[in-house]
Amino acid sequence: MKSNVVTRIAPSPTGEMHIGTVRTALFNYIFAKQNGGTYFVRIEDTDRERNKPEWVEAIWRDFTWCGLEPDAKYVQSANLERHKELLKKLVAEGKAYVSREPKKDDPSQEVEVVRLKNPGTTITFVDLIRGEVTFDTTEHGDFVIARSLEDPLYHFAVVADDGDAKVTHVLRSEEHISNTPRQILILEALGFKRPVYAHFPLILAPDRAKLSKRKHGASVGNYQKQGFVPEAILNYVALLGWNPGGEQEVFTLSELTKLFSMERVHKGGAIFDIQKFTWFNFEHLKRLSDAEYEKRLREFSQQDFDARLVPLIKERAQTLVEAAELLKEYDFMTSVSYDPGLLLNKGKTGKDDASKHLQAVQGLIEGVADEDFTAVRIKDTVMPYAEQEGRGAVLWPLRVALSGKEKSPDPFTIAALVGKAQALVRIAQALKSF
RNA sequence: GGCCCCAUCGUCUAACGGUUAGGACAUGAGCUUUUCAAGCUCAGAACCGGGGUUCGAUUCCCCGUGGGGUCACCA
Repeated sequence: MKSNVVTRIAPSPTGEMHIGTVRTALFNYIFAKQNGGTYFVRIEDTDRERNKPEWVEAIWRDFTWCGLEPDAKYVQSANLERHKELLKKLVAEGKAYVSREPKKDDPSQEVEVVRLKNPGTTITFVDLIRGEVTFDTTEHGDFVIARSLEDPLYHFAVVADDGDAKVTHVLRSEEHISNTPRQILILEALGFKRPVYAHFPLILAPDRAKLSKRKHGASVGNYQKQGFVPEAILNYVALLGWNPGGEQEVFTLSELTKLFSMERVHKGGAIFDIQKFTWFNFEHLKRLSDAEYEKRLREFSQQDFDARLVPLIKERAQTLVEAAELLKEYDFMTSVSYDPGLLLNKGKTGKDDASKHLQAVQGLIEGVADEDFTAVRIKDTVMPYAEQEGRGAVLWPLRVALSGKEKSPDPFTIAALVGKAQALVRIAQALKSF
């Protein structure tokens, strides 16, 4: 059953989607879902000079990528005719007037602007997060609501659109709290029903200033490039200014949708911590199935790889960028080449010892049945010998023989991965290089 | 500057008058398949200040201080 709850997120297309926009969108999405209502996206493109059409497409894409697909979406400029109609109505009713005055940034020119007749009242509105908030609106005077009868400004367009769309809950970030009384003034002149407001605390940069796309790279696209997954973005931003109270921190979107409550939203701003964000990313990456992980890594890295590498990479890469780097590093699936010095742990292990241990291990591995050639089995077979002779002395040359690398997963895992025959080939090859 | 909002470890936060102020990230130490990670164990780390209210304040009230937002013919 559909309720009458309608929420919306209204980003402006002045660049890539801000990470704060994602959080606001998420809360709007969740709030609508919890109340059986609808949530839509409206792109605020009324400033024709600053907005670029290519960003509009990018924003739609980001919403989809994040998993916050709206019930409806449109651009504000599509409603221009309706805005003009409403503007004229206001003037006709004497609630606004056209004024000829010198242009602000160029006083030599005279322009026509539309001003709202401000009754100069004190406005008190209910904010779901802060309670009652009161402003004296006299300081705004008869403020400008349109550049001309043909060209409405932001506050007017927002109110007109929200009114027409029957938005019941305006959930947005705190920077708009001071704008709210002006919008209420316009709304009352227009005769629309007042929505309920809620202003979320800001997401801050480490220097406590508003987190910015330009200065801090805080855009969805940027984090996507850095190898973050949408699950982690949603989870992390949700916890910036809100938390469900328990000690669990890793949540899926559907869990967040179940748990979210406006009462638990904070009032103070929260600093965006890339390290904790990265940890969330790691947690969500680990929770992906191997198949899903493989799919995403292929898409992200644009390179082919052996799918058997997935479990190894999954347990160490915190981002897809790191995963792609490991992919390049883990090239031991098909063949290896040795640096004899590395085989001897750069001289720390004696040649005779290394050779002796490798031969011993060779024999042990030969003894493991083909059908039993698992990492656990190999480990059980080799470890007693390694314990006896010294783990490092035995395991280091073995690992290098199998991987060809200074850094790699443990030797048993690699042996199991490449198979018995190949493992033995590599050990023999290493033996010959002494 | 006016107006508005806010204030617990470095960071995100729990606590809704009585707790050794809890958790997570990060940091440090140790253990582990002498590598790289992961994992595990442990450690250090906070109630902005001052007044009230109260038997008792991190918690409620006031003031101060600090931080932030906003004051466009941008959104």
